[in-house]
Amino acid sequence: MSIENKKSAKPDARSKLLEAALSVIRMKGYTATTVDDLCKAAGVTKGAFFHHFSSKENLAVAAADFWSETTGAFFENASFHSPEDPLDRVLAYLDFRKAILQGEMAEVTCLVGTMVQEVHDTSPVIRDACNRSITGHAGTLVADIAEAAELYGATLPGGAEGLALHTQAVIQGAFVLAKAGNDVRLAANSIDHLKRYVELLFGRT
Amino acid sequence: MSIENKKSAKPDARSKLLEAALSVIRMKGYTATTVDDLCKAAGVTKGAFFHHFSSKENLAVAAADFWSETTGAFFENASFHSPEDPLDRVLAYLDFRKAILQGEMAEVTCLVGTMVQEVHDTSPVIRDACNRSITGHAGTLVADIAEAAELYGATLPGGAEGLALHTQAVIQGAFVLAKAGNDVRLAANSIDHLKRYVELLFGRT
DNA sequence: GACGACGTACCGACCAGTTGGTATGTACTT
DNA sequence: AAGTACATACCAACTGGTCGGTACGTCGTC
Repeated sequence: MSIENKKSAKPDARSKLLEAALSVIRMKGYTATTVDDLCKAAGVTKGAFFHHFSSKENLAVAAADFWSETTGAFFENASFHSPEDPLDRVLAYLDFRKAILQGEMAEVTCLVGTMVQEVHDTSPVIRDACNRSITGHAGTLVADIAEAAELYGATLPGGAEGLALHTQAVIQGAFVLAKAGNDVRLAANSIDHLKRYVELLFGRT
Repeated sequence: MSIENKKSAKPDARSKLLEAALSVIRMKGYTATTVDDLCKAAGVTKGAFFHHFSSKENLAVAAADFWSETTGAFFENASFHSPEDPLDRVLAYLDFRKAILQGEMAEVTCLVGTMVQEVHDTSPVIRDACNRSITGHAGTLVADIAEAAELYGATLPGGAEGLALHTQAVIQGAFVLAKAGNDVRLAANSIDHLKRYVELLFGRT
């Protein structure tokens, strides 16, 4: 305690619940995850849960936002931003997405992609939170794609945004097939094809 | 009734429940769909439900198999098989997938893709049923893709199977983004990119 | 009259959310 | 410096309703 900063760095009930939500919901899905499940995983009581979140739905929205933050920081600090050539950065991003396809399914797949399929017409607030997360992450790719398009003189059908969203669709779809086949590595197939597509689009051999 | 054939053509409780499962589960997801929901949608009682299906999980497996049958027949009778050129058939398939992106979200999206994300590590039997459905549908594309690869002298990274599975991954991912953005037409973006990829792979302008 | 195809009524377990409380800090008053 | 008032963070026990599944009765057909 002694010298404690104003925010964060303290594993309080709220952040423990959010961490728990990421792993438990990714494993069991949103609906199948009970509030008690989350409390047990976080090591807190139900009272603490409803002190910090007004409802289970409210926690899901917070979890999606938390997911955006943590993954945002993760990708921001990753190494694929270093190449000078913007196209190389895009391809390095895809290599990175492929490289992190290791470990348990729940550690690899996407929280918001899983949730939004379940709740897309039962909970608009969760759906919107998931949409913000996906489009937000896609947005981090737009600048590099647009720069590469200009540099290589490539005309993109749906613009840089369209291609950025497509990369996310492919990755989400890769997770669906990986889950169906119960093997994380199955997702690599589609990322390989996506990389090939980008190379062909921009005229790389 | 009078002259009734041995199978089908009679809207009995079992098939009404399967039909109901397709629409209700696609809307609400598997876990959020209750047995009572299905009974109400099918217009039957709970007794009828458990007469035909030993459990909710058992119904989900049957629904996934039923989904394979109905979609299998739907695509088999579709018009995209007519072109002589196998590549044209593949591209016509993609055009067809794009053309049917109309109407309500639940009428457009994929039952097994939705279910498998939810239950992939809570119900192996449902997961396997979903996997059979997806890989089975992908299998119907392999022959055309392989034929096109030979005809156009294209070498496919992961073989014809790999590309066939990739098409399904893209379509599944397109549904995820469409649900997130709450607009069926958002799925068209990725199908456009996928078609472009296939054209580039096989050397079409 | 036996059997398959349902319907009705019900059960125990579980689930989201509530209630009422305790412990600790903090700001304001005197 | 001490006391008062209030807010925050959390806990344990409980509640009303829901869920998957069961028990058993009934109807129609062979």
